[in-house]
Amino acid sequence: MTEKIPKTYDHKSVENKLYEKWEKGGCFRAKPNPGKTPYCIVIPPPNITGQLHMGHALDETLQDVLIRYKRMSGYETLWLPGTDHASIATELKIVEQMAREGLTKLDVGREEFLNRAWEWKRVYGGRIINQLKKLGSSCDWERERFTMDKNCSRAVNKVFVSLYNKGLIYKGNRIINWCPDCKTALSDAEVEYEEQSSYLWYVRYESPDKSFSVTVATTRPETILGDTAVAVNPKDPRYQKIVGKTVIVPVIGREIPVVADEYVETDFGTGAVKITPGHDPNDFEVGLRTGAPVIRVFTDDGHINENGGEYKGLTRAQCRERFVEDLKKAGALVKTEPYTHNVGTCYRCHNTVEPLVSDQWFVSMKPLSNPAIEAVRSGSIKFAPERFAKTYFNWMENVRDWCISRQLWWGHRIPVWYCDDCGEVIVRESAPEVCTKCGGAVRQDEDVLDTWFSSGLWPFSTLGYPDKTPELEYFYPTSTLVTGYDIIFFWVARMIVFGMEVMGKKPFDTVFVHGIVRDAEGRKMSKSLGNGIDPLEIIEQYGADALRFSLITGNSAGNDMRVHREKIESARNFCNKIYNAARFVIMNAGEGPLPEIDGLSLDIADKWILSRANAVIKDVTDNLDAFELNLAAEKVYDFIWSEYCDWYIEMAKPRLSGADGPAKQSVRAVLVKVLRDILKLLHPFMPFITEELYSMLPGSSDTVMLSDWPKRDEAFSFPPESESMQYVMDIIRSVRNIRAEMSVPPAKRTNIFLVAHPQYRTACEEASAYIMRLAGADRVIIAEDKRDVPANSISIVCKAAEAFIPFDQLVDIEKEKARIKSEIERVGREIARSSGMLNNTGFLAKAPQRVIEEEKSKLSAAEDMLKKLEARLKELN
RNA sequence: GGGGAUGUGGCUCAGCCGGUUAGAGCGCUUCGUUCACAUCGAAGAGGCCGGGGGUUCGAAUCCCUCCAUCCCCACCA
Repeated sequence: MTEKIPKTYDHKSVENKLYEKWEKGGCFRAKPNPGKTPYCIVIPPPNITGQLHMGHALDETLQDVLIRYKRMSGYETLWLPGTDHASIATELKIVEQMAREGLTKLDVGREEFLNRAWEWKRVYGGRIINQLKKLGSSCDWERERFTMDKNCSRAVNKVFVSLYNKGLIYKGNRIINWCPDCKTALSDAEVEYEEQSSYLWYVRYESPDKSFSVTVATTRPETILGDTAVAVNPKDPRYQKIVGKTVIVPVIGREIPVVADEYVETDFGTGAVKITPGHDPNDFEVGLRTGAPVIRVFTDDGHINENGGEYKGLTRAQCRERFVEDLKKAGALVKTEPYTHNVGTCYRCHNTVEPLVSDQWFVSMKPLSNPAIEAVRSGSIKFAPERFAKTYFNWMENVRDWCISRQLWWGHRIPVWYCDDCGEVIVRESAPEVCTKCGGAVRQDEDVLDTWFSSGLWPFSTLGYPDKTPELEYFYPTSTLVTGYDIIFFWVARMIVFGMEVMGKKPFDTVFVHGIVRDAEGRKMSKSLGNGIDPLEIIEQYGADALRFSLITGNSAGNDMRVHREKIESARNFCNKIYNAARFVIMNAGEGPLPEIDGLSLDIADKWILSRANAVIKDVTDNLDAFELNLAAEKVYDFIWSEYCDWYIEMAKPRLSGADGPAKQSVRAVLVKVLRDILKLLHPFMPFITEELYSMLPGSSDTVMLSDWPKRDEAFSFPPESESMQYVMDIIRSVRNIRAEMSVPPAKRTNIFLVAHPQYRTACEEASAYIMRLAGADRVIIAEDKRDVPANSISIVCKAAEAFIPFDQLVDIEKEKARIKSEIERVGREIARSSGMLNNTGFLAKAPQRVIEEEKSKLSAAEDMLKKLEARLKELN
């Protein structure tokens, strides 16, 4: 039977088999179980492209590690997946699709448009969920819900109305960021600035009687069309005498006042600024203070409107070009300088946004931010790593009002109705039949809400709010939010704000923040660069476990990470290593049940590996609790490869190939027990391979997913034996080292004489078979005394024993002398270092006792070694 | 202008609220395949832990400073 197990791990067949098994077994389902502690994780949504990308794979992997770990640790787990934060992108996508069919939004109408969008989301949402399953996500996707489902809509309306009634939501003409391509307002957070090189144009404004002029600098000459003032600093001596007078806007001919405002800096440009309240946030503020009126000159799609006179209908760029020409002709252009400055762009379509005055809905953030700040400040909500709390404070303390209305169709419609007859504005949770004041017809606000408004309610809207559901009661506040640092402002901050305001409680305990996935050169992965690595291709080629493992290891939380094939390959190799280790154990486990370990006579190697397993269990658990996923994964990796495989399996072989009996039974039992613990520890990181191997182990339950997380067990902790064994391993390493240095052929077996330190004598005796096997000896003789060792021997001084290999079995005396001399030097340096510390009165007085003891024992060991080495050298001479 | 991060062997990164001889993977050198695994094993080379200063018995780790690189926020027309 067992011989049929192939030598190389085949991830594909295992992955295909397992996801089905888990789903059928109900392993993902959240089962109401009041005895357990709830653990609820809030996760970012499937992305809108319908294609799993690396960043998303990272998100999902981290979440899944936590969920699997918590589930095994006895928590009742729940995911809250599946909103769509990308309403602008979704809308753009649908518009694009329709354009290919020769249709526009207006052709199909709102209802048809939304139907198409839903269909699109259903298809792409389903596609990405299937991709996540391939990655090993254990999310219960049946709970999947989207922003616009019925329940979440109720929550959104309720929150909107409640904030409105408190005066925290208002409508007004404010300057907002407008994307002429998406044709919608954007919040400040949705604007990305990028540096562009352009020019600074210096333009002269003459007074009506030409008695004086003032020159201003501008980066946007086309906005001169909307100028309604020129501002100077009130303290600027150059301009004091013209404040209150008027100047003529060149080319246009409009007469505008010269006003004084503190906003103007005297040492930049000419110290005079043109004021365009309709198209600049700062100018808008100046306008409010000085009474300069708003003139809007752009249409919603970025063309010049009727206020632009003869320029009407031009695009912004065309207008700029023509207007500059006209300024030149009019002799108003003083000079032009090259200039680089930051230009705001739409975070979705990356076109230049236009600041303009528009009638929009806003959330007043200041009053809401205080509880949100306090929740983090007090430690009630924790960021991991902590430093992201600073980023959060920095933003939250300087937060400005949030523009929440979007001129899109895909999204949650604002719950406000207007009566055209009497002008009444009705804000309520459900649609009124007629105007509540005059009984006239009502129409709903055309706009939808910023998707982050509804996403911000996610932790409670998905749990049933506004109803007081048992789920809400049980799971809120949720436990952990996992997300990238790039959406702290968009989403995390808003969830905290709404959680505190609406529920009066934080939305989650911990925000676990990760970095961005980059390519091998450290560049952001992007479609335009073509440097993206496709997770699905990686899964296909190397396996989901390898991908997951390489996303978790090799970097620490919150830092950006690079993925490259070599790294994934090494994770794949690790899979193969575990697979083969398990294959070996299974092939050697024999038939029938294995005995309980308690009743067995364990030898020193068994005790060592059991003790080490105990230590690793504790470390890994601690690391996971502290969100140190990389450390946890790396510790399991090291333990499996460098201890379990490289040493313990090797040490197990003699007993396994020996006769049946207690020794064979106990080594089998220990091999299986430790492997079982290993597979459990590794399961959150590598779900597929661990599940497959776990189910093949004798005595395993059906699924590792629902098995109990290993616990440190004092009954299997043997500190003295474990320590001794490690010193024995040092002897083996040293002997191998000497053999390599002396170029002893591997096939050449030697005798090894050991003169053991009394403390480790028993250990050496017990482990002599291992030394023999692993150090290339045909005999290991434990000698009472040096005198029992053949005179012509090479000597290797270790802590537990001095090992001797007879010369005739080796080579060169001179080489040996040189080696001993260099050893003496090395040990001498160690003694100098150690005794230096111990002669330091400060050290003795202030260092902890434990450290001093350790140092003393190190020193005596080193001195002991030195004596032996010197004696040895003398013998050789 | 404000905030944050990073700098450790050839490469990618761990370690960092002080305490063995600074670790890993990849790469490199030498040797080794009937006996779990060549997607492997054994041995090895390779590091003034960015520079300088300070605190301390003791600093890759804490503080200051400088240099270099990167990110976020704000934004002067």
